[in-house]
Amino acid sequence: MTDETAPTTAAAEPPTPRGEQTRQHILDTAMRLFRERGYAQTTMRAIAKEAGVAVGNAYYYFGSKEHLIQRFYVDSQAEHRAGAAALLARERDFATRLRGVLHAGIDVLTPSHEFAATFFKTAAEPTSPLSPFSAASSEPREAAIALFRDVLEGSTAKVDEELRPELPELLWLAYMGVVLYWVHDRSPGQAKTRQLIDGAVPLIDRAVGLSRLRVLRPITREVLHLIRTIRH
Amino acid sequence: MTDETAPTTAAAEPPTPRGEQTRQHILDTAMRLFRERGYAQTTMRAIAKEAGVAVGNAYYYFGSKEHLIQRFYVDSQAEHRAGAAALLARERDFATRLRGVLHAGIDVLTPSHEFAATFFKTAAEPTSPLSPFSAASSEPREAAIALFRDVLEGSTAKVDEELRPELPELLWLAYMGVVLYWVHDRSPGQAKTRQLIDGAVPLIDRAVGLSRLRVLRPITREVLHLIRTIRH
DNA sequence: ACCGCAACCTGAACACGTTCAAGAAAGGCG
DNA sequence: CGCCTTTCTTGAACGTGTTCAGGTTGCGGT
Repeated sequence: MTDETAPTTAAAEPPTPRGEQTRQHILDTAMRLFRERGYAQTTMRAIAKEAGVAVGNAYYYFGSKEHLIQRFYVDSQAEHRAGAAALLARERDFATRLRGVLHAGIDVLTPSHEFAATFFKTAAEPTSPLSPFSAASSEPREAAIALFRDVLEGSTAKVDEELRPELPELLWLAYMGVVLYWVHDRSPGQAKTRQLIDGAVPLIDRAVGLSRLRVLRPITREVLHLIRTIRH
Repeated sequence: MTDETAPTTAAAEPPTPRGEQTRQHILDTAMRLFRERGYAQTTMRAIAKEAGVAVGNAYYYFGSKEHLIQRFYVDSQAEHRAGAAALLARERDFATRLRGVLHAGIDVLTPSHEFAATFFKTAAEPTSPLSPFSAASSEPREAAIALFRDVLEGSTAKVDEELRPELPELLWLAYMGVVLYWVHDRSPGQAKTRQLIDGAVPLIDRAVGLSRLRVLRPITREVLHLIRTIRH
């Protein structure tokens, strides 16, 4: 992790790809241009020229222009976690933690609103490797879900024991909904998205609390059964 | 509606555009090719050639390739309504009506699953006129919401009076969620989507019924307030 | 030192969506 | 009928993402 000169001990290690430096350089250049000019306005020729390589070389490392933004997921996810860390270390109340994490996510995304909006359309395509539901992006997705697991497990919330293991994924799904709204949100500073978060969190909090009530148990079970059924 | 030769009486009528026939011919050709070969595989040159016009002529009538699929919305919406008509005339139970309408919607979409999946990505882009939330497609959206208003008003369901006027839009939103799931659904015959409908409808039905309970009134109010806030 | 092979790199060429300057057809008006 | 304006039509040309036949480079084996 600290240096790559030593082959260490493992045998199945990727055999030190020669062009890793080139790969990273192209990626960095692309991300910079995307942020500077926007995704659609950045041509592959411009990326190649700016990075000092041939166009074809970019395609040697990345199957398509879309693949150049997968890094966006990873970076955003890491920033999200970092941005929420202080709050998660401090607060114990479930609603407060959830609210903070949702706001932190939008905080991270905000500088890239235009950029993000443009490429979210490609993410929505089922066949795209960029879809948050696709197998190709399962790693950042799992990381994102883990963040919401942290929200729950570090809190004092009392949750139905059957619901508890499923809840992080549900919270992540809710977050995806917030992001979807945010992408379409044209209000100044995406203020409406902030209102959505502030309004939805207490409702989620209450619903989670109610899940333990004996009278609502059948409904909880029904919801859980539905979730398990439709999950691929 | 039956003939277009007579100028009838109205004055503000669109002054009989000359190329309406050409426009329709291009549209029909495009839709046919989309269904035959898929959206991405159908080139504008192929559409123009097949329709017997120059490629530039297609752009005279339609601003872009995407605009050629707006018809898909309208047609699907009409088919959906027609497909649900018999059930809506027969049944009075809210859950039965809702379930039938949701299934009818998927029935209509099913033959175009691959095609629909391909173009839903463009619909997801906020700036696209094809977005179901955009102003450009407000007409088919309103028609779709009206269908769910019919579901509610023709039923014997007892609903909180404050919730009632908002419910059709919420049901449409739920339908959009079902469609989103359906687009990503790779199970044989999209069977999972059918399970989602069958599982979600009873839950919606119960939630709607509970909205009238005095103890839940504050929550109902809160939900309604949130909806009104975040609606553009 | 040399060979062979895989990894890496090149840029012209291709197919596509889209634009545009130019023209043809149709309608109104004297 | 002749003229003008609006509507419609054309196809070459542009910029884009992507491909590919062919080069170059580095490295292990002899």
